[in-house]
Amino acid sequence: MKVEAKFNPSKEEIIDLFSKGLSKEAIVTIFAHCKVSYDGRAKSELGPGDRVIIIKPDGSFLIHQKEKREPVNWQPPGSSTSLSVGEDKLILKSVRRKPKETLEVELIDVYLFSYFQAEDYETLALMGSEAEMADLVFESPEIIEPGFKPIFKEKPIRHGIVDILGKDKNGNIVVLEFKRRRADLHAVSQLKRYVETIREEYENVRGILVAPSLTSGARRLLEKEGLEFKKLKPPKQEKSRKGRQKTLFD
Amino acid sequence: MKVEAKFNPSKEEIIDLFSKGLSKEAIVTIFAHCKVSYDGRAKSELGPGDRVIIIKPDGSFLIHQKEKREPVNWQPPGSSTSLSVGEDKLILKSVRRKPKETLEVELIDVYLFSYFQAEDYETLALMGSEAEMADLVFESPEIIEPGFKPIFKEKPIRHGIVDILGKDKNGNIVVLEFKRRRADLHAVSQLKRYVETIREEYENVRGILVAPSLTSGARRLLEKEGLEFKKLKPPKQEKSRKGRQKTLFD
DNA sequence: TTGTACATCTCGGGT
DNA sequence: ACCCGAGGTGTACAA
Repeated sequence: MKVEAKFNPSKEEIIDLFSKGLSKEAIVTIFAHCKVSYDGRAKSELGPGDRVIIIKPDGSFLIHQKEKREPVNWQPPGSSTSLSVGEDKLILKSVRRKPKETLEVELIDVYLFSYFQAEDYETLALMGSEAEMADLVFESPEIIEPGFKPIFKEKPIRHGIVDILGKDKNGNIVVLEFKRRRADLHAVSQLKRYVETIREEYENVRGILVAPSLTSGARRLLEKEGLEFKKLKPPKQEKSRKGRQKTLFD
Repeated sequence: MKVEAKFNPSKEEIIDLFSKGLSKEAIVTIFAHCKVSYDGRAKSELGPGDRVIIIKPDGSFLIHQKEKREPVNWQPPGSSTSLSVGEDKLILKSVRRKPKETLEVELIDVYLFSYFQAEDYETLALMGSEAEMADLVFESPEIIEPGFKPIFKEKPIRHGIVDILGKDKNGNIVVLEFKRRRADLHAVSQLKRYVETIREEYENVRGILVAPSLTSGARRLLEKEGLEFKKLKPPKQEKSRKGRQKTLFD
């Protein structure tokens, strides 16, 4: 049986199902009325209410309210979950070491307790990332401008990592910063930091922000700083081979 | 009944439970063997495997594999979910308008179909945010240095929004940028952008990065730029009244 | 709607 | 372990 579930389980049944779910490396899902406390990087309290609780075999712990994409409370992979039975209280506790974080869920009323031994060998294939934009330009540099020659990809410099470093047809050094979506002030600051770093050692350095569009503020700052913009949308196609090639000469 | 669930439901039972769950504004949870396709801001494919699918009454749609805190695929609040029955196929479809995004889940095998009419009137009370650091400094400016006077909070300037703008005991303008966790290169670039913007109009402008610590690279860049660092941890305490006060004179 | 920045961001890659 | 930056980021808030 991949799935086991119990409506309105007794305390003993909860303990049994939790222990079985954990040992079988199943995803444990609980519909419950509960209270939640968290303390770690921050601290939070959540009063009583109905929530969906999910505990994954990798230690991930999610508490979902009935709205929003984000869990209201959580614990990341690697955390350790335990169920402690007090006087008349059932408490789910998830602890993470480094940083030390604790999540405590008081189960006031459990409507459904279930576990699911999920078998899954597939990973997501995603198209349209920033890395694919950079790969595209590395293979077809004329997309940026005639005569552009990319030299380094993901090149570490003193204050950061440049997406693509190359030269234009006049021998100027060119710094490219890619954004898969509309570029904002942050993106311009990032490009500016790279350009200023390269200018510490070289002259004639150009900076080009490559993105599908710009926010109004990004355009203002880009122009003030003498940086450039090249419109390019991320390609939604299966990526070709070699993602690891960092220079033309690998 | 808050919860209804069915093991290995028939096609008809799935249609019935889905429709009931939707109309009751319940959280629908499905344990299933499925395939997933997404197209929108990016594009993705996920081959067959066992996953937990959650559909919330606000339109949020989550597909969780057995690992990681993040859903492998999702749709944000406001999306519309429908179940379409094909020849021998059951397809869950979630559509978002603006940006146009489509998520399709082919339900190959359903192990458990459930819904949960969750009642929840509580919202999270969280302590230790960046905003609380700024509130603390606004109320107790001497934390930064003797004689510091905050003037504006969340002040929009030409290229961004400054956390706190104030003056020191010598009449210099001071820009404060807060980070609730270890500050990195990005944080320094942000502060630098604000300081340079203010310097377009004023002289004697100082910039102070206020955070619990700095990355090595952040410290290098901060020193090179002549910016300052003030160590401060976010307070984990109930916030007092007035969070909306933006200047001393409101 | 757009712009701006935070987040207990998470996650992956590199050193 | 730390550093750095992407993300279909999501989320809140203001203009």
